[in-house]
Amino acid sequence: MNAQDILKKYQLSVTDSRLSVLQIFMQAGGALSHSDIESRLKGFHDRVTVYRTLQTFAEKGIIHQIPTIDNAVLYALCKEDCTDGHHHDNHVHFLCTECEITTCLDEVVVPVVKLPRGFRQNDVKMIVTGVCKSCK
Amino acid sequence: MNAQDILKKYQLSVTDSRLSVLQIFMQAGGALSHSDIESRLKGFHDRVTVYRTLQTFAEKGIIHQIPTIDNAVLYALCKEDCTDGHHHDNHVHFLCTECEITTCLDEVVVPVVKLPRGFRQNDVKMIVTGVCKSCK
DNA sequence: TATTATTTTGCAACATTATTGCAAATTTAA
DNA sequence: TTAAATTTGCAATAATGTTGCAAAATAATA
Repeated sequence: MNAQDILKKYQLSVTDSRLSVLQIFMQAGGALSHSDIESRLKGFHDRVTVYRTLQTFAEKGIIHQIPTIDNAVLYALCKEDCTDGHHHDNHVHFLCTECEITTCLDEVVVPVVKLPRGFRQNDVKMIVTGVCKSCK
Repeated sequence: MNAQDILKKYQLSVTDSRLSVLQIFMQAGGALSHSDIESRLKGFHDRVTVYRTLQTFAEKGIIHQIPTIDNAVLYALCKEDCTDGHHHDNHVHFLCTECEITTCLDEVVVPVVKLPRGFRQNDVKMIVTGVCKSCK
């Protein structure tokens, strides 16, 4: 599915900046931060537009946020079966300390944990740090 | 162990601001962000001092950082057996969507995951979102 | 205890990151 | 093609984080 179709599927206006951001995600292997995207746009679009685009994409379920230990907010493309507000991104995220690239390990499912009495569980995120395949 | 003893144990000068920050952590049940601490200090110490104090504590292993989905950097007290650079914080973190408090579930150990071939694993973080005991 | 050496603090300045309102431009609907 | 709705970019502002440096506080020494 190309960028334009994805936008239409999620009922979003097809605009230059949205197409660019989406294509950047599709080309990038791993997860991207706001500044990653901004630098790849090479000043073509305003910072504010990027912020708003990312927010819109996240709301629609086109991208999902990845938790990080520092304060970088990372985003990555969701799989096709994500819908508004209901993401299926229960995969493990891997942060390589060598190349510093964060990737979604789609094939590794987050294991189930048993919480103490009284806790109701909603969503689980898991981030593994280490050295990736390409850097080992 | 009181705040002063902890500082001494980690060979840190005992200062006003360090004692205050440490006591704030000891009183707080959950994890705290920089701004949480700043507001609890009620302007008694400079912003910069808080940043440096948190950094020092993290380096020494008095506190550890918690990954978050937004860009808030959260810190929480480590258990007593943490040493410089070698933390034993392999427990699950719980973020309550009601009270927005993040707590360390010390009794819940992060489960082991099997990574694809070629990945070397170092450290695993796990954040569970849901409703906590007090808010249910 | 008094003095010196070391460390820490607070201020100022600055850099980065994020948010909001609003008019102009673009996209979609008619 | 035109009108309505949405999106964009600019400006202004807020929040967050960093660095250098002199003054103050703490620790080490005599």
